[in-house]
Amino acid sequence: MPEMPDKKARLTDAAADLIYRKGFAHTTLADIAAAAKVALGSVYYYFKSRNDVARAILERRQFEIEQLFEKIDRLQTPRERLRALVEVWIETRDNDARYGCPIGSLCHELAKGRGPLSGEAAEPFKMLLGWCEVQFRLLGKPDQEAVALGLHLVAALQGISLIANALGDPDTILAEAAYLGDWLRDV
Amino acid sequence: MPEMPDKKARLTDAAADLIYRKGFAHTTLADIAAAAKVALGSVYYYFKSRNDVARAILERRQFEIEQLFEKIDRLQTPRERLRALVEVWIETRDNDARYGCPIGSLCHELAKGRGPLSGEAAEPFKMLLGWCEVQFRLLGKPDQEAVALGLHLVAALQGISLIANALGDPDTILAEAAYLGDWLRDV
DNA sequence: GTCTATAAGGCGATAGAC
DNA sequence: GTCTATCGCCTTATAGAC
Repeated sequence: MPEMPDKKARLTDAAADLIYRKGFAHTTLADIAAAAKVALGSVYYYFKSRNDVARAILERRQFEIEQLFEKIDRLQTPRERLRALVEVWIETRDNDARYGCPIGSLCHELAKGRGPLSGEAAEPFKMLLGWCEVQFRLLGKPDQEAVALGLHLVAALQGISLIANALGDPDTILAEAAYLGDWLRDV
Repeated sequence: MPEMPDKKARLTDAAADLIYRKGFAHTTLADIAAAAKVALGSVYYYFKSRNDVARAILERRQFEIEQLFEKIDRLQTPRERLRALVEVWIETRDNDARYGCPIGSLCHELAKGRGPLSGEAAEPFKMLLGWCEVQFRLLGKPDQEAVALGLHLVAALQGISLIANALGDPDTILAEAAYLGDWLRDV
């Protein structure tokens, strides 16, 4: 992450955590300021507006995805890399069941209704889809099929996070991850 | 739907439509009252509170799902019935891309953060999952696998609605539906 | 039953002292 | 840069006339 004043970092940390757990709509600037131990008025020294806070978190999610890819891309084969992506969902299944997918829930909330942030909100999904597409192409799939397979994988991961969250049951993620693991073996 | 005073029906119609398009968080009681051409104060004659409106819409979605199953269940084979479910997503893809899945987006918003409505919010998903499970069992799948297959199908449909909405692109639904169609042929 | 008017509280955003 | 104080608006919910 680019250098950041300590206080801005604290605010962004607090905002990311609160918005993940309570949703953007139910997180107030006062909540964020209190959690970061900063006065309410000071928030506006670092952020132009409430939407600007959302933008900062969106950028953070993108950075986290880049970091993940950097790590996973060291694996030898595209199949191993795709498996590693599925394993991330297994590792985070308890949080996903409680609060939803950190990427999907935010994108969903900000894209809805074609608000002012809907453009940026799609970016994390585009990254995920683009990366998966590359892996499937490296597996020898023709262009169009690689897109379809990437779409299917990301949809499955996002959908199972949604279901797990609605049901409050992390085991559904375990079941779907097992399914996707088998699928990746044969695809 | 059970009998309902004309005015309550108008309010529920307006609320369902507005909440679908703008989300629950961004829909006010004044919006709903105006759209239904009812005075703001009158809303409280038919609904105890704002959350009570959400509950009514949740019940309506459940009713719509029941109606859909009633219609689809007339098809001869479980495979045809599962295909018919996927076709619903094809038919509604333009609206899904604009506003998200009417079931998924509402459940997501109400389940998030374990709010007071998270219990009821899971119900539509349970109906979808239960029905799919039955179809796969009728296809001869053992119990545990039938659950996993239902989970996979519903996750794929919910996930692709989410992606289509974030990207604003109904064609992603078309692509995933084609994939699921092939999958249902072979499964 | 249906309306208007308003109470009560919360929130984003700004002003201005230090 | 950081704070406290507050403005102005919006929203849920209620009171009370008709």
